[in-house]
Amino acid sequence: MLFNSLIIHLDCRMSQSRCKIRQMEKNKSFSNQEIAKILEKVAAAYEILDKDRFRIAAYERASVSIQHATSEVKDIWDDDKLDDIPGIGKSIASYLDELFRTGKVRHFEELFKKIPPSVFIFLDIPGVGPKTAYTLAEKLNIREEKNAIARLKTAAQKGKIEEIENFGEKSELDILNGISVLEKGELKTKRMLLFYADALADEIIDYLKKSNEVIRADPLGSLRRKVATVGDIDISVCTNNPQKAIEYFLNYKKIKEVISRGEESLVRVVLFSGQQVDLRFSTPEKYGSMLQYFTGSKQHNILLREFALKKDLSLSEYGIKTVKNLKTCPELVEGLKIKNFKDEENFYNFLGLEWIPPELREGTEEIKTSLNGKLPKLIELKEIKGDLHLHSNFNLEPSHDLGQSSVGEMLIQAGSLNYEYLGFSEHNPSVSNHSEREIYDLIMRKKEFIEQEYYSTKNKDYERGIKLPKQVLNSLEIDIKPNGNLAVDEKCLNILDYAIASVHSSFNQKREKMTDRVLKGLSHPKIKILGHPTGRLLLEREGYELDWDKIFDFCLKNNKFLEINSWPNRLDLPDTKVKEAVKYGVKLVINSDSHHVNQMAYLQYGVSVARRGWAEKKDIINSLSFEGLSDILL
DNA sequence: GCCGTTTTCGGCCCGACTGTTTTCAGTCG
Ligand SMILES: Nc1nc2c(ncn2[C@H]2C[C@H](O)[C@@H](COP(=O)(O)OP(=O)(O)OP(=O)(O)O)O2)c(=O)[nH]1
Ligand SMILES: [Mg+2]
Ligand SMILES: [Mg+2]
Ligand SMILES: [Zn+2]
Repeated sequence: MLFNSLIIHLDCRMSQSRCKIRQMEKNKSFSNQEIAKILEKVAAAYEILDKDRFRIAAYERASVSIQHATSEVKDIWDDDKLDDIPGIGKSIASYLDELFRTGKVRHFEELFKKIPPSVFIFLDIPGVGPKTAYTLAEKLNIREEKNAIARLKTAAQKGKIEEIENFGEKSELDILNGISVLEKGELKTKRMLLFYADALADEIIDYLKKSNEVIRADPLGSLRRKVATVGDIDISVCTNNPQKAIEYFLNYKKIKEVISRGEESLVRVVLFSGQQVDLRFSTPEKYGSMLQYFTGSKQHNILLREFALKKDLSLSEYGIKTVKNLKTCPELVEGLKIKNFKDEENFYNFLGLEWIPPELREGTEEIKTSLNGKLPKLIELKEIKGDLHLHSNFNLEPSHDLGQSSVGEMLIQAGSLNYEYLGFSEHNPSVSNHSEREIYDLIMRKKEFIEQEYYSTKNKDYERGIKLPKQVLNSLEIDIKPNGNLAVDEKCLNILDYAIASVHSSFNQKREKMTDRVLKGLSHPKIKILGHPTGRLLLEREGYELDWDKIFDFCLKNNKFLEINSWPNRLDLPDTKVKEAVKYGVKLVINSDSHHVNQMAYLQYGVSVARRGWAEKKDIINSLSFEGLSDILL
């Protein structure tokens, strides 16, 4: 039920904003995704040419690193800080410099001349890597990009592929299947919202737990790290009888196709709904190392394994062993070939590290920080004392969407969440349809309505036993107009306890203009919070550009707070920006932006974003008691 | 090609599975 209400809501939001996408794509020379793609192509080309595997890995790492970069690489280049990006050194930095200055990299162009363009198209087919792609292009003489996939498909249908050396009937079929997956857009690269993936994983885990063979089953990979979007569903299964557990899982009715199946370790399937599911099986005595491995991230694992190697230890999902029979670790040399770990904490401790929360395992500086015993004590959901961004169904006649639940319903829900305070911040009345006087009246009526509702809800007999929040705040989410003006006037602002300002239009303004607009919008003393600060919609559109140094600086000096909006397709401020804000000392507020009581619990996703941004209790203002909060908010 | 509170040279994670192979390369996680 939770699920449906959100999906319906997402749908209606998406249709509203779809027309904006095209406008947003313009005016950038090279996006991070485009640069990442180029580096990926370089890695593939080197692989085909049998170059040094470490150089290939370096390009792959650089590519991933840019995909995850906190800012536009172009801006980082402008600031002369390319070297700060992990995995980017002197050499790649100079190539990127050339790219931004001239629009191309001669060295790469030369390299690509050696590879038929069709190869890079074939790489999109699952199961087809650089070597296979190159062989196909050469042997079938399909070199052009144009119609490459269609021509490959025809060749396969004619049985031309199995004639190639080292190919056969099965690999030909695999390629045809791969093409069909590609055509249907069911690729792993097509990611899903964390919220959606959670629900999917829960269903599978419920099914698994019904088996007597299954002791535990856990969502891992990006799901456990709480990444905003998730590529596939990774689940580990703890069992004493892997064979039986595998058999049991294969009876799950939503499986469309088994891609890979091992004896007792792994099953990989595709569901009818198109998502890939990876299961790893492990026994209780070594389940800890499986949790560690399968949680990732890949880069975290690599760095952790390199860290261990310096101590002559080798890590895997099976445990820890010595590289040589060295005396560095007596425990391992004495008869034991590999040391088992029931839980993860001991696995990290054995390496001399504090246990690292999954949200931090992105291969940045978490290992070093853990080694120094300096890991942050991350904010937790139970520390959240209130929600400051809710849309009730009180009709303020806005031009954006109305909430679906009443003030009373939301108050009761807030009580059951143990909140101390709640802030109602509906969209402002539409400017085009109302006079200033009408806008004022509407806002005034809402203020009175909230107060009445609060007391009447409190007094209702059937609500006895439910503890309502102690404080209800009257707020608004106010549009920042393209010129930076607010959509309500001074008089209205003065009725409010505090207000949120958000950008809901003209997303394609240039960085400087947008920054000025936002700062102007924030400048009124009643405006305390910048709502969904980047305006991104996950899987749909990038956010607008802002000069973050200016924004952070302004917030710090003027007592303004950046929202972490928990709405599942926003998660905005994004985790990487949260990390920067925290470092800067800017305080944040985690809000649900609920339009329905069922959505109030989604605030947990905002908490996950905060945690991924290394935020502690002190960084989050709605972890304060009301007294503390009122000092800075009211 | 990247990287460095014991290194600016000499290291670089480790394993499952598949198909086509008589012993393993390629792809993926
Ligand atoms: N050691 C090691 N572990 C890996 C590697 N690739 C993947 N893993 C581990 C860590 C990953 O988090 C986990 C699951 O792999 P996935 O490809 O599903 O990645 P992840 O779930 O992190 O991201 P995703 O949202 O699926 O794209 O497996 C690798 O190359 N080496
Ligand atoms: Mg995954
Ligand atoms: Mg996976
Ligand atoms: Zn909004």
